[in-house]
Amino acid sequence: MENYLAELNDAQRAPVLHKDGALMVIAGAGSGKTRVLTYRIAYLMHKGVDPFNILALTFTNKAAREMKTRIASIVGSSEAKNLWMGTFHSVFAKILRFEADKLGYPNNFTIYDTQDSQRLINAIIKEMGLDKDVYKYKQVQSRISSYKNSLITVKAYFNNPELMEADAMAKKPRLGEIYNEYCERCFKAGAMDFDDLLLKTNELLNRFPEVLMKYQERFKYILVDEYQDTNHSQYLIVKALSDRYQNICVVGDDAQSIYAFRGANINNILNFQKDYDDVAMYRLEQNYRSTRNIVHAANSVIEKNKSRLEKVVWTDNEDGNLIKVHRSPTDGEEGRFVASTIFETKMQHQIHEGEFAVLYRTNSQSRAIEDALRRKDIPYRIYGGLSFYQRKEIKDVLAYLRLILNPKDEEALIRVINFPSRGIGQTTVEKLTVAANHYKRSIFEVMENLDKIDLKINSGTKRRLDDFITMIKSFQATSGSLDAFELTAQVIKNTGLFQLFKKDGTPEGVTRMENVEELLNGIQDFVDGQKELADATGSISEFMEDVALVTDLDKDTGDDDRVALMTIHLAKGLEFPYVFIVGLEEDLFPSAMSMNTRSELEEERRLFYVALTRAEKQAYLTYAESRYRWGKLIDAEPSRFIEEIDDKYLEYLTPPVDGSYRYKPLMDTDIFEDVDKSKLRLNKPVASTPPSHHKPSEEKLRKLRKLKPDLGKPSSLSNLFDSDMNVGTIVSHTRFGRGEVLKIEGAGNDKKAEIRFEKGGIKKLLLRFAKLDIIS
DNA sequence: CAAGTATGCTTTTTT
DNA sequence: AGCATACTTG
Repeated sequence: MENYLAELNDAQRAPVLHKDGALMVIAGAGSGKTRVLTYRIAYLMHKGVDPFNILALTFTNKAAREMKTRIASIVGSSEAKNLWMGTFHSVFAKILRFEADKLGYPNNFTIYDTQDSQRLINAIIKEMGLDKDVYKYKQVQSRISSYKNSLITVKAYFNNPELMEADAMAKKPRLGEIYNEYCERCFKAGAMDFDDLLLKTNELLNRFPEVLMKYQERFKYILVDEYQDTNHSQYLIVKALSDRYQNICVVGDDAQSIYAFRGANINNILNFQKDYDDVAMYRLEQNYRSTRNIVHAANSVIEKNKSRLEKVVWTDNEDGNLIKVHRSPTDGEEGRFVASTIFETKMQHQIHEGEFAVLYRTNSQSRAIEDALRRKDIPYRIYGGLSFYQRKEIKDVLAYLRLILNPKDEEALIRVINFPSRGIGQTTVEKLTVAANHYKRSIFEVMENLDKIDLKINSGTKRRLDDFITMIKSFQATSGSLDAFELTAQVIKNTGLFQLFKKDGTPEGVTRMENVEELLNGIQDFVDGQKELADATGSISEFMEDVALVTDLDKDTGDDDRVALMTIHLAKGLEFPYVFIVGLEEDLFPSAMSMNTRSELEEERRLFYVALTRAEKQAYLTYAESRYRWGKLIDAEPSRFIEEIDDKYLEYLTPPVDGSYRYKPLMDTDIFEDVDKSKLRLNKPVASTPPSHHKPSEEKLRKLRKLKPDLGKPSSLSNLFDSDMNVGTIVSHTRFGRGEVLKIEGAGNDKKAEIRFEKGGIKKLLLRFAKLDIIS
C-alpha cells in the first residue's frame, strides 16, 4: 500500500487521500488523472470501503477494465471484481435491466442504436405523410436526442410553448407528434435508445424513492471521470445518487471538453462547487506525458480560448523535438507522407507500429491514410467509423437474434423479414404495420393472428409469413438449450444467410462472410468466458445484453502493435509517442459547421488541444492544398490552428506558399517527390529550443493563472448559452434577424432571454435551443 | 415481388 | 466516390 502511494506526486496524492465528501480534481492533459482515480479507489478499499459500495463512471469500458486490472493488482482481484465500473450507458443499462418492470419494460429490452432510431423515425415521418425534405429524419433524430438529454420528455415538450414555437418556427410544427409517436413505438417494441438509458434511469430514480434510496445506499462512493463531458441527464443521475452521502469525486479538464454537440454541459464542471457542500478542489498541473515543446505549444493554443478555468499545465520533461509541420499537394500525398515518415522513423529508431497514431477530424479522412499505409505494408487499425457491429451483415445476423429474444423488436423484424428475400415485400410489410398500429400490437403479434384479422394479403404471402413465424418460434424454442454460439450458428444456417453469403463470390461478399465468421468467433470467445463464471451460462441473452454498447475501442484484439487511426474524439484519454494530426485545413479542422459562433470555434480549438496533447515525443501537423470531398477535388487553406501555435515550437518541413508570409522560404521540394523530402527532413538542423524552465514557483503559478481571462466567473463554453450575452447585447437570429436582449432569466439549461427582434417583435427564447449569434 | 437502373445526398464529432 | 433510396421494368 505504501508502494502505490509513493508512485504519486504530492498534487496527485492529496485527492487520493482526501477524506469523505465532495471533491473535484481539475486535471490538465497528461497529469495522471486516471492514476489518481485508480489509486483513490484502491485507497478507499484499503481503508475498508466495500467495493460493492463504489461506483466509477468512465469514458470507455476499456478504460474501466484497465483501471480494474490495476486496482486488482493493488488490492487483490477477488475484491476488485465487485467494483461497479463502466460507462454511464453500460452501468445504467445494467440497472435498468434489473428494474425494467417498474417502468413497464421487459427485462430483456432491446437497445436501439442510432441507426435503429433513425430508421424508425424515418418510417414514422413517412406514415404521417410528412415532407421528407422538411422533416429530415437525421435532423429529427438529433433533435429528439437533445430533448432527451435535457430531460425534456414528450409531456414536458407539450407543456413548453417556447419549444413548440421554436420547432414551428423551424417549419416543423409536428415535431412533437413525431417525438410522441417515436417514444410510443419504442415502448411498444420493448426498446430503449441510447438516450433512454439515461432518461429512463432518471425516471426510475425520480418516480421510485425506494429505488433511489436503494442505489444511494449501494453507491456510497461515486467517482466520475471526464466530468466535463457529462450531459444534463448524466449530471442529474450523479446528483441524485450522490445526494445522500455526498461522497462524490469528479475528475475533469475544462480544456478538454469536446462533446457539447451531444449535449455535454461544461457548466456541470464549472458549477460543481455550487452543487455540493464543502467541495475540495484539487489541481493537477504537472504533465508527465509530453515533451516541453508539445506542452508549451498546446498551452499557446488553448490560451486563445476566452472561457477557461484557471490552470497552468507545465512539465519537467525534456524539450524534445519541435513540432513538425508538413504541407502536401493533395490528401493522397498527405497519406504518403504519413506512411513514409512512419516507415523511416520506425527503421531509424527501431520502434513499433503501435507507437504511432494518426488523428483526424472526420472519419472519412481515414481512407487516404489507409491506402498509403497499406501500400507500404504498414499494419494499422482503424477505430470507430463503421464499427464492426454496425456493418450490415453483422446487424442482420444480430437482428435475428434480437427478434428471437424480443419478438416485439420491430426494427429487427423489419430488417430480417425479407432478408434473405423470401417473397415478403414492401406492400405486405406496410399492411402489417398499419394493422399493428391500429390494434396497438406488435407486427409479430399481428402475424401470429393473421387468420383473425382481415388483411388483404393473398394466401401465398400468408403462407410465407406463417413459415417465417414458425422459423423464429422454433429458434425461440431451442434457444433455451443452446448456448449463444450454437444458436447463432443455427440461425445463420437455417435462415439461409449462410448460403447467401457463401454464394456471393465478389470481394465484398468474401469480406462479409469473413465478418460473419469473426462474429461467430467472438461469440464463441464470449461463451467460453461466460461459462467460467459461476452465475452465467453463455446464453444468447447474456451476449445480446450489451452488444449495442460495445465500441471498437472496447474490443481487445490482442494485437495492438499497429498504427492507430482514429478521430480526435476517440483519442481522448489515450497517448502515443508519435502523433500525426492530419487534415489541418480551414473548413475541415476547424470544421465548416463549427465556425459560426465563438463557442463552437472554441470547442474545435479544445479538440485541437486534445489532439496535440496525445503526443508524448513527437507531433506532426499536416495539411493538404487540395482534398477530395464528395468525389471532387476541393482547394484548401491551412488551418488557423497551425498559426495559433507559437512559431518557436514549430519546424516547417515544406517550403512556403505565396501569400503565407510566415513560412520561411525554402526551395520547392514537390518536384523531388518522396525520396528527397525525407533527406531534406533529415538534414534540416533542429531549430534552437525555446528557453527551458522548470516548475514555476507557487507564486508564479498564481500569477499565471490570474492572467487568464474570465477568471472567477465560470461561464458556459457552449454555444447553447453563450457567456457573452447580457442585457443590451445585440444578437442575430437566422429567422428573426437582428435583435436586442431585453432580459435574461433562469440559469443553466433553463436560461432564457427576452429579445426584441427587428423582424418578429419580442420573443422569449430558451438559449439552449435558440441559434443566436452575438453581434456586439 | 424482385432485380436493375437512376438519382441524390452525404461529412463533423459518439454512447 | 460511395451508399441508400426511388423509380422502372420484367
